[in-house]
Parts: sequence; C-alpha cells; structure tokens
Amino acid sequence: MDKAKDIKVMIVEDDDEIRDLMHMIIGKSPGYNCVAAFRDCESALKPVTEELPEVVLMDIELPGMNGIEGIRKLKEKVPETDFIMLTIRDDDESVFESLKAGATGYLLKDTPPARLLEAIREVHEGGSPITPSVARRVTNSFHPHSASPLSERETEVLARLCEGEAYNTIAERFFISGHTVRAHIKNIYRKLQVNSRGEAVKTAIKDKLI
Amino acid sequence: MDKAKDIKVMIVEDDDEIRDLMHMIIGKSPGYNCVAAFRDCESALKPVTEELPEVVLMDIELPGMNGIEGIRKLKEKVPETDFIMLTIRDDDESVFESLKAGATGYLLKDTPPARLLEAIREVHEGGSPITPSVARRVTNSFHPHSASPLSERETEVLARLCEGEAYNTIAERFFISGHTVRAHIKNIYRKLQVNSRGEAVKTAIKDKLI
DNA sequence: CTCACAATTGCGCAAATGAGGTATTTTTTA
DNA sequence: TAAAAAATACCTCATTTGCGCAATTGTGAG
Repeated sequence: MDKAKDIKVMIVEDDDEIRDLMHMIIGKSPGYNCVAAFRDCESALKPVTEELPEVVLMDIELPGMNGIEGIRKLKEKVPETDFIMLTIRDDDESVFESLKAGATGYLLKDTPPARLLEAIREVHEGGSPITPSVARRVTNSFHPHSASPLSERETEVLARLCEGEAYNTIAERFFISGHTVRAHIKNIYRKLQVNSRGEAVKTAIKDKLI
Repeated sequence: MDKAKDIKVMIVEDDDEIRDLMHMIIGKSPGYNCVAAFRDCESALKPVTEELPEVVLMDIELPGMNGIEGIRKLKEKVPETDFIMLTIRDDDESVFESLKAGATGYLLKDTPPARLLEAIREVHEGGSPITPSVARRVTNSFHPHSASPLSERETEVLARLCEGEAYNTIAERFFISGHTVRAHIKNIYRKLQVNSRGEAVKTAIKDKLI
C-alpha cells in the first residue's frame, strides 16, 4: 500500500482510552497515518524531529506542560506543522490563547470521528477547522461590543490616536486645527474617564471602540 | 404550510441574475423564506424595520454604500440579525473589516447553494460559517509574527509602548533608568526603520511583533 | 585568546508634544 | 424654540520625546 501521501498525524492526549481510540481510528482510515501518540508534551518534544508530523492533535489539559504551551514549543521545532486543539474547553481564554500560540484548528471533544478526520484533511489543505460555537467566539471577538459613548468625530480621532499619530498629523488628515484635535481628545478623555493618551488607547482596544 | 419557523432571509446583491437565483433557491427550500432582496444598501435600509430578517446575505461590492458600511448601518437597526458576507473578495482587509463591521459569516461566491443554505442555518443557530481559506486568514491573524529583528528587551519595551505607557512608566516597570528606555527605543526605531513612536506602534501591530 | 559586534544600561539637551483651561459656532435633540 | 451635544479654535507650561555620546557585558567568529 502506498502511504507516501498519507497525512502524518501526531496525537498528544493524556487519557489512554481516548488516545488509543483516536490512534486506531486515524491509523485504519485510508489517507491518514498516525505516526506518534503521546500522553504529555514533554514526551512529544523529544522525538518530534524524527517523525515530522504534518498535523498534530493537541489536548489542553495535560499533566505537566499544558497543550497551549506545548504548541508554542513544538511550533519552534516544526513550524510547517499544523496544530488542531482537541479539548473539552469551550471558553474565550482557552480558544484565544490556543490560537495565539499557533493552533489553526479548534475542535471540541464531542466532535464525531468522521468530522475529526475531515478536519485533519481540511487543516492540511490550508483550511481552519473550528467547531461552530468556537468560531462564533472568534468572529464575536472582532465585533464592537458596547455602545460607544463617543461621537463619530471623536471615534475617528481616537482611531488615529491608536495608530500613534501625532495631534498635528491628525489635524492635517481631517483638515481641522490642531487645537480642535486637542478639544476632541479632551472630550474623549472625559468620556472614557481616562487622563492620558496611553490609557485612552488601552481602553479603546479593550472595549473595541475602534 | 407552516412557515412560522422558516428562517427569514434578506439579500443585498447588485447582480440581478445572482440575486434572483439566490432568491429563488432560498424561497423554494423548505425551512427558508426570502423576505426581501435589494440591489443596494440604501434600498435595504428603509424597509428593514418592517420585514425584520433573521439572516442577511450581503455583497461587498455594491453601487453606492459598500456592504461593509451597509452592515454597520443595518446592525444599528436590527442588532439581533446575523450577517453573512457573500463576496468574491478574498483578502485580509475585506475579511477583517467585514467582521469588525459585524458580520458573523463570510462566504465566497463560489459557495455551492447547498452549503449556502447550510450556512444560513448555521449562523442562525449560533455558528459562524466561514469559507476555509478565509477561516485560515482569521486564525493566522492571531498567530505570532515572523522572525522579529528585535531583541527580547526591545520587544518588551515595544509592547509597553503599544500600550501607550510613558518612558518613565516603562522604566519603573523594568527597574531601569528612563534613559535606558530611550536607548532601547532608539534601537527599535533603527531596526524598524521608523523615527517616531507612532510609526513604531503601527509597525509593531502590522507585523505582529508583539 | 582576542577582537568585533550586539545587547543593555546610562546621561544631557533642545525641541516637540501633551494636558488643562476657556470660548464660539453649528447641529441635533428635547 | 430652547437646551444639549458636537465641532471648531486659541494659549500656556510642564512633560515627554528624539538624538548624540559613552560604558559594560556577553557571545561568537577568526
């Protein structure tokens, strides 16, 4: 059997039953090859240079190093490899920290085997398989959430402020006087209850006002 | 026929053929009801209060107001409605501006009708249907930078700079002199080929150096 | 084992920038 | 129509910033 084109998969999962089950499912599915399975990140980090998996399925809750840190470490060794988080954790922090660490997929553990295999292929072909509820978290993270207390002009000015533009640059951009920019910024500070440029930028980003 | 549970869909698409085709497909599919179809956002903004669509399919390239601005405006009127971008545009700016404007789905126009219907249901049930290549853009947007030219300390300082902290605040945070912070910043400017705080922040965000 | 280079730390100065106070005109809303 | 909000503009001073100059340390090439 020609296995040259099989997708080489690695599993990091501490539950023996789940890991063995996944190993078996992947191993016996045509087009997939489970080249390694570990119960923790520490074990996975050593031999990873030999096997070179193309896709890694990673749990978050693991003994010792957690899966998020694990991805960070593994990604340094094999930057071409795609990582899929496979976890029961369905909360913002787990999701965003995983993505920031380098995961390109995020599936919950209730994902049926058929979908899991599809996801492995999907990520390997340049996609980004994500459980619907998690995908919603991601898109929501872009949405502006609270009603902004700022006027339109003030929001424009604040946006420029966050870009690091100087007062006079902003003034030129909007064809108004630097003094006017001053006044807008003063109002922004009052409305956001801050009193420095830095705090204003921080608040703007935190509350997605821009 | 009980249509109470049908998902009420609105279309904004300037191409007559495509719009009529989508209207027909959605209209004749059980469980879906196309309550409105417009060729531009301006037309859609007026009567939207009467029909109250649950899902809107929105094109980006439209005569007059573009679809991104259109979502922004529409979302103010019907905040409960879910928006799916349906466009040929497959670039970072279109994707992220759409999401920031309030879209929770993003499909390319080569999406087959069956998948489109599935996506409408998915978004209505709290998911976030996104074309694989676009989803990859989204997850990549969380990933860390390419190789940074900055040293560790410089990166730390730059991060604080992006938070809007003052030189002296940064100095205190790292238990070093304000003069040292300046020196680091000077080196950061040289390496990033910028010569002001604003540009440095912009570059840092653009290149994901932090 | 040097020597070179990058990283980190430090100082002073001149100029630009930022925050606070005040005020007028236009637009929106009650 | 009157009141409130938004947008516009000016002045001043303390702080911040960017730049030139320099010492120490660690790393790595020769």
